[in-house]
Amino acid sequence: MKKQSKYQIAKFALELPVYHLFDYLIEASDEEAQAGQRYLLPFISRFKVGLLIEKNTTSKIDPEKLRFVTKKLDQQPQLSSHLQQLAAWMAEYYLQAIGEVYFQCLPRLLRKKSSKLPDNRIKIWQVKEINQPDRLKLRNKSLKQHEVLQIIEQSPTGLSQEVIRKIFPACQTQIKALEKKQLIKEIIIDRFDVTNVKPDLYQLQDEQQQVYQNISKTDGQFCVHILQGITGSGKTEVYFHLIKDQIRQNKQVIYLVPEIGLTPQLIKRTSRAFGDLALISHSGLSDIQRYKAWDQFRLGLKPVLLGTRSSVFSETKNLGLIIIDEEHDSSFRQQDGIRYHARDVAIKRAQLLKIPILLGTATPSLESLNNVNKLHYRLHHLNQRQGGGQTPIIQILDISKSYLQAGLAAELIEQIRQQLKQGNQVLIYLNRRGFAPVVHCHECGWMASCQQCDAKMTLHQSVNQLICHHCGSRSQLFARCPSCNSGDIKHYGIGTEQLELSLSELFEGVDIIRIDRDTIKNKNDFETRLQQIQSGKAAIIIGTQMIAKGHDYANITLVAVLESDQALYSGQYRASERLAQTILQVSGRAGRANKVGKAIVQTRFADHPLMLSITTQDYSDIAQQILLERKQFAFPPYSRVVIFRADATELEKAINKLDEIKKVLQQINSGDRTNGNSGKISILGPVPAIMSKRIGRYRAQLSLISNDFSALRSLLKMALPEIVKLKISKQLKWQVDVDPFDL
DNA sequence: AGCACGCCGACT
DNA sequence: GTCGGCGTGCTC
Repeated sequence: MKKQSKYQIAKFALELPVYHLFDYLIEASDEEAQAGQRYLLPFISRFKVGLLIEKNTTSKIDPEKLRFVTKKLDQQPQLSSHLQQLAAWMAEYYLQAIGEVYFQCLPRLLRKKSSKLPDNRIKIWQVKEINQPDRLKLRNKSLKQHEVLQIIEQSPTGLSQEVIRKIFPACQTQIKALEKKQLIKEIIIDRFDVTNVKPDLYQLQDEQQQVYQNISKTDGQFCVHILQGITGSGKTEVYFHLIKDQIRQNKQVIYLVPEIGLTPQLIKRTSRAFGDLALISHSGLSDIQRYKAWDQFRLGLKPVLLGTRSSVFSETKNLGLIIIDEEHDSSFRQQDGIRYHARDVAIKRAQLLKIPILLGTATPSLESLNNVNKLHYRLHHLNQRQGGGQTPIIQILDISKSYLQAGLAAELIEQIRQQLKQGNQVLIYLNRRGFAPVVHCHECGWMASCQQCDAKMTLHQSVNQLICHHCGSRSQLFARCPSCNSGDIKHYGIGTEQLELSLSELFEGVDIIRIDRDTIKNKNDFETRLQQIQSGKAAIIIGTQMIAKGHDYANITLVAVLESDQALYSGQYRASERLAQTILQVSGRAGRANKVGKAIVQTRFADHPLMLSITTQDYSDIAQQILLERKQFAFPPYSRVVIFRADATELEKAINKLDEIKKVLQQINSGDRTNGNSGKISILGPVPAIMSKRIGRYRAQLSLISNDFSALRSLLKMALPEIVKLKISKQLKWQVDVDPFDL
């Protein structure tokens, strides 16, 4: 029997939603086996790719029952040891299925079992050495070979076959012959050419220079820097100078931006500064293109990688710095599949590699500011606008007693009129698309609500439909009430669609540009609109959160923020942080370049503390105030939260499942008095989630809150294996969410 | 996740 | 009597 031959036991990660590794046998003679290599493994009645995690180990399973690996897929590890460490940390920290976490770190092409991998190494030919007699002999006997040799000789560093082919199309035979004569040799380029790095950068101003120097000081050591710079203060330029320094030292930089931040503008700017030294990982890449970029970065052929969330897992040769722009942005948090926060993963990675990491934003997250308060992170400020522009004035406009026309107070309308008269642009931020958010019957009180969600349907008049913004379901709007047949159907509230219509009547002849998911179907649409705005013609721009970030609009002098009140009393613990961030981000769009800007925030609660403090423009003050509130209520970051979520076709099923989980947790929590855990961890719920019914499924949650994170972790570490063992039906889904975004 | 297995309804 | 529906459970 084959198992009597010499073997060793090895542990493999498989891309499966299970919390353990799988044990297989590999030949003892496979000396080359290394953690990080992929193997093809027999799995039930098929084959799967497995990643070798540990060799020469033992198994709890009877060796007779273990199977031999089928074959090795890689000669070299595909996952470096430090990324293996990072994945192991992630699986444990975020309580996610270990195999899925490991495979998340690999490009899609490497997750599948078949596919030949393109060779990305850059090979160049160099002349070895040649003496005069040989040269004469070559010129006389093989003129073409001599010609090719001369081409190669002209380059100081050597040339790749593709480049030679451009000068001498059919060069392959000559190259072969020259190689045979040992006149030329092929070498593999394993690093970018620093001599060619001449980034086209602007000179830093005093304040930027100071920040840049302070950050540079921590080169080569782990340090988290927060760069709090107001809109237009030139954060990107500071990033670029830091990147340039890394390149000069032959080091690499990962530069992460939020999904919405990876705009053609930023790509152009990065390419202009670093040319083809920068790899850009955008969503349009195919699996093969993505693999190529990944491989080039791993080989160290390019020093800069600009990408979104998932680029945090890029393999590197010599990483020197990680930059995260718009650090507070929620798109760094992956919500589906593996749950993680790219910012926190990046910080962990920087720590493992002992390199600095820079988090830049105008409005740092409260988690980060709390870490500054605790002296874990270093805070740097940029308070001056580049190009002399002034920070916009923020005015709180009390509308509690005002009559609104098209959702705007008379005073706001007047201000818009004035700006338009002066040839300026006005931006109106309204984070609600559609025509009206509420449709109801005046006669019987019927409301248009979604069949599949706990939500009201939004009226979209252009298509004469009611649309649910949560599940996308649509229904026709009838003239008569479906409940009482009355014709007295009314709509309430204002969305961007209605705002556009009303403003076009109010400001006849003025161009109105609406930017929301209904008017922007793709990136191209977005670009066209942005160019339209940048043309500078007087106009009104209406937009949802799509317009809040990272674009330069030179001619906007007035920004109006509508309908921000829901956030003040929403009960969501993060709402005020987000509102403050949004108002400052949006108002930052005003008055760039050489024009003074103003932002007007309409509110019915003008004396709310947040509204009062927002006029001071000082985000730090506002943030410290919100932090104080969080401290009083023991909300994160002053406590840590882990949420178990379940969803099923019936609410009861989801609740029952969470109850079972709760029992396990309680049992372990009360039994574990040795660690003194008992009582330190509150287990709340299970309760139906906010908007419990969504897309036809009912969601519930069970929250664990503690100010002792290590106690929380040890509880979960003990409980999770038991929870996994609980029987579940296929119709029920559950997940764990560590550091959830919303409670 | 995917696939096999198993236990009940409508078909040659 | 069987074909196949999908609900359940396991994978080294």
